[in-house]
Amino acid sequence: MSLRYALLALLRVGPLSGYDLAKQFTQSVGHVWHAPDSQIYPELRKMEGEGLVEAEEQARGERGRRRMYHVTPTGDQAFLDWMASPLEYQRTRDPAHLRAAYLETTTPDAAREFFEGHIRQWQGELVQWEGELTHIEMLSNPMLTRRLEATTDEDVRKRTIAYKRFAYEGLVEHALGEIAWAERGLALVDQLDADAT
Amino acid sequence: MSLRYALLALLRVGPLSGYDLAKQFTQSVGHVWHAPDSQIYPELRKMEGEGLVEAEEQARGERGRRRMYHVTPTGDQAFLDWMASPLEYQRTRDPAHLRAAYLETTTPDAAREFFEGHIRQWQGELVQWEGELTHIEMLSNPMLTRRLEATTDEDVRKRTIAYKRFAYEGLVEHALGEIAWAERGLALVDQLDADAT
DNA sequence: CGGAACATGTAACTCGTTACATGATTAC
DNA sequence: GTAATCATGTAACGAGTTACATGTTCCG
Repeated sequence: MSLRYALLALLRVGPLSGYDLAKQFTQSVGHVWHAPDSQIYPELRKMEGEGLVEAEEQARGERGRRRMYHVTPTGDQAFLDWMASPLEYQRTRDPAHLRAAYLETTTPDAAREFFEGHIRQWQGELVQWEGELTHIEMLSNPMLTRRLEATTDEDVRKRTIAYKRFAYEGLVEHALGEIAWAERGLALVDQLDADAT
Repeated sequence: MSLRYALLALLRVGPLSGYDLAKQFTQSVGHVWHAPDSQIYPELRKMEGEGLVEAEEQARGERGRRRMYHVTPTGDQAFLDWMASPLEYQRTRDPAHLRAAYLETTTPDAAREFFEGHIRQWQGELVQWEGELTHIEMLSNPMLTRRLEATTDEDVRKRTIAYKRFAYEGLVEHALGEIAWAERGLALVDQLDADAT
């Protein structure tokens, strides 16, 4: 249900084609809310049907076409309403901690591989999120600069940057926490393994 | 896809009816991998169809019946294979951090309510997980005690407890991290609000 | 005899995943 | 001309959510 609001957040800055939107998406909000192109196109059509966005079909060369989407006042209001509404949290569904709770059923080596995989996984996320943080600090993210160009109000610009930085800081801390936990996990496997022999 | 392994983990300890399984589930693995009863019953039927579990239909009074499920050797092996296989991570889809990145689009009060809701949410999780940790320490969790009764090997018992404790410690730390982040968020809102006036 | 707990589901729907399908235009 | 990139999707499936549906047995 959040996908459409992620899309609205990007489109509110200015009109984009489905293609451009999908590209921008993976480079910004996609780090927080993943969605493949094959989900974005149908969702845009659905939002169009509900009057949240409108598409202007443009010719591209002889036979090519593209649909430029822009947010309607209804869509704008829907986004603002969502922002002001209580957030719906998903129920916890955490495969890594589920598995961790049953590691006694496998070999020490498999347990080590699990924790090493966990570290790799979160290192990967960390790189993405730290990269985004750098882009935010340096104002080198394309969506962010478009967003900042759209306003002259210095306060709004400041808050825009502050909240984006803050959001990614939270994600970075989470990744660091997972990595630290998994490293302690490796130590635990070693210790239990040593005790057993 | 993890649901069936969560179910197998519980059933491996000993036979249970769908009803008992669902109850045990919410009190143990359900804290890590949520699933409603209406998902558990069909999944058991599906697993039965795939030969991972078998059901023994028992009479209960005159007309009542219940299906006692137990794990087959195939199911046992499937669980062990899963434990030794690389874990499939889900793509990040984090509504809270998505919203946090766009808080400049709403009022300071709505931003505060968001962070307060975030704190409430994770306080709730924290209570669950700290409760589980206490049950683990005190050996007062019914599934855990059944699990421990099933083995006499002191090493296995020790590791069983150690990994469960470790898994829940990780969850508790995550919850504490989210709460700390949201508290800093409240301070940020105040600061930006003060700067703006 | 009435309510709590036991017991097992179905149906409709939304969201997300994976794989596939197709063609146009631009830059070299 | 050919490869990269632009551009837009569909189809089938699996997982999860919400609401509903139904009946039994045990305990006081």
